[in-house]
Amino acid sequence: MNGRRTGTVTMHDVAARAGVSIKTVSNVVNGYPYIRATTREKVESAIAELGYHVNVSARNLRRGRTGLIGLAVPELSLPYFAELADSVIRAAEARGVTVLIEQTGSVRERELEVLAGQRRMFTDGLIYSPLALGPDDVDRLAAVDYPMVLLGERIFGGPADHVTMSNVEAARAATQHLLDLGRRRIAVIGAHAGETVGSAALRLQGYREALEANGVPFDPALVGEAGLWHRATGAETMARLLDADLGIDAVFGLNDALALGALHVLHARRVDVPGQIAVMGFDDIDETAYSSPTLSTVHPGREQIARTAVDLLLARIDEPGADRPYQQVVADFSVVARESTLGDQAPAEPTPAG
Amino acid sequence: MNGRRTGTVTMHDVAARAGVSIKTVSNVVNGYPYIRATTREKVESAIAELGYHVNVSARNLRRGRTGLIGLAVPELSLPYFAELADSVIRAAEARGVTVLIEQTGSVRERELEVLAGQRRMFTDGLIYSPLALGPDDVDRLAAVDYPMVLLGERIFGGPADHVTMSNVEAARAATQHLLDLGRRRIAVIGAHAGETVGSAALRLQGYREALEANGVPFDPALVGEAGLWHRATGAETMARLLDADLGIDAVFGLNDALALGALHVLHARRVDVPGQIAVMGFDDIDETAYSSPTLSTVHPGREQIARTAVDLLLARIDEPGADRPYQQVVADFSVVARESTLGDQAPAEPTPAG
DNA sequence: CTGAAAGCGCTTACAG
DNA sequence: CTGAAAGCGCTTACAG
Repeated sequence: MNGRRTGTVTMHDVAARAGVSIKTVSNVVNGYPYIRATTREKVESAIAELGYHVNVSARNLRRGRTGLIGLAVPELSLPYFAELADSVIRAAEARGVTVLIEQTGSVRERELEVLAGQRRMFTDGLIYSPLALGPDDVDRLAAVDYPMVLLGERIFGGPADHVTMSNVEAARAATQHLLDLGRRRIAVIGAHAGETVGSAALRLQGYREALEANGVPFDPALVGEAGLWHRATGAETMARLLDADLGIDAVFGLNDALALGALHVLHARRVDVPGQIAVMGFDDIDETAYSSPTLSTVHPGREQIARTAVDLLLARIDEPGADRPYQQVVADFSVVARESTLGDQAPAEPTPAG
Repeated sequence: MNGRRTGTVTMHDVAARAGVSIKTVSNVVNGYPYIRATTREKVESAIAELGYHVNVSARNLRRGRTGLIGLAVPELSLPYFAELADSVIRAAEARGVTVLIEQTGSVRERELEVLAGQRRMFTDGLIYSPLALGPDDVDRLAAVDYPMVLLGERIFGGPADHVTMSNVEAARAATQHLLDLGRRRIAVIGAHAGETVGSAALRLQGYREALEANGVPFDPALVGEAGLWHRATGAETMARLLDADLGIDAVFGLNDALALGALHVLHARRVDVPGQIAVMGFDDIDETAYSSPTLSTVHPGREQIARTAVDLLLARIDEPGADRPYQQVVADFSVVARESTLGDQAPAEPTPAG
């Protein structure tokens, strides 16, 4: 490719210049170890003099590889996915592969298109974060015959490697953090009624487990539904809960956007955070360290998820035929306590770079 | 590529099955018009029966194209760039090309690497948004011999197509909006002392032009420096300005993150927005429609920028040799007035999807 | 440690 | 409207 632009310097030109065969040039370019030092130098000088670059299309054609992996996410406009993409790109870079991002908009039809789409012909495999698919779509996933790693927990036991957050445990720990501060009337924002798979159901389960372990009764009135996990819905739900006058002393937003929306409403109503109501989020997006007050949240191991997903995918790509069992990896998490739960006792944040 | 996975169905197989030559298969696959309907049908059935997919690497090798374009941005973690990437991906999709994102972290060295990097061998061209490069780097850009479109205004008159926001005029309009509301002590957050290129300098210029046009004296004390355009720096600068007791009745954040940081400080100090101080941002990132109060800002024509950049780049790619003059396109903008300047009179936001 | 040669799967003048 | 054939630039057994 791109030969027109660079003047079509090929391995043959380099070989001629260096006085060797193209095989030797190929060996040098690909770091094959057993080459006489003088030969290597000759080749490297020729490469430098001619400004040679390997032609990636030709290499790919020969190797049956592209060196590209796909990443399908709902939207880059959602901070969590923008940051996840950031992490995946970095992890892939460290392993010498490049990432192609596809946006599905959380639309089921588009999420399915990704599986059949032509774009997968560009890539050796796919890291796939569906939000609209459900257990019913397992068959479609089973029909996929190329390397794939699933992110998230919508389709468990599916025929693919799987990397997920520790949703139940992390939510339990987040709730425990609030309980440890003496809070007993802990509202939840972001529940999805009737859902059994997915982050909402799992995080709510963790919340309930923590209450139970501490002998705090579960009050359904404290559970705020919110379909979309955006700031706006977080704000609406928070307002609704406050209006209901439930004696709330803490709020657990099932993601950071919801918690940030709640925070804004609390600010607007002059409710002291955390004095009157402590607030907890989930995801640890960058913004949480900069909000006022800074938001306590769960760090879900985003970098680890990204790294693990890339590694699993590359392993599949490297052994296309292998009958390796499908792996399920759960990332480590940690509770990040900031001002929205600890108040002035919160540890000072590191100054942002610069 | 990927032949192992799909069972290596090639054009030859399709041709044999359909009883035609591979040239004919190629013609059908590529939509060449003059093919007898019956022939086309035979070929299409054969393709369907065999599950044939064109091998992209082979096609690219032959065509000297990859169908991929690069997009180099500072970081996807910064909402403006995440949303820009979103728009570029959509615009490229509409034109049948795929986007490869590179992150430079605003580090000059990495921004230069993008120009020489091996990754450009994957792509037919580059949409490039440098933040750390300056006029001194024009020579490096001139040496680039592949299709490129620059975003932003760090390097004017450089040897490349250029798409930019209407920084001066848009900042003037934003300031005028505040002046029209009767504000006279308008602080600025995000100035870069000594800078002559770049968004900070241009937006500050627009601010000054608006003041002058309205006979309002320019007061350097109202200009708040903020190197990084993040929430945190916006908050710090806002606090500093308030502490100086300057009689401020409005704040113009040179981007939304700065304005949002300022908003948080104003909230915390119980300053009524916009009653006491009106706040204006720049960029119209999604978050501004959801903050409380919602943030008035400048819509900089992000979709238009994305579309124009993709179009200019594809035009260059299509005519590698053409001596077409370098184009400079300035996007349309609009002032989006929301609660942070209009208060309760702000038009209701459309309900977020869902 | 290196060479000569086949072939990856396409597209495209060149004929007809 | 279609076919036979060259060749895009590489990698890799196969020899030596």
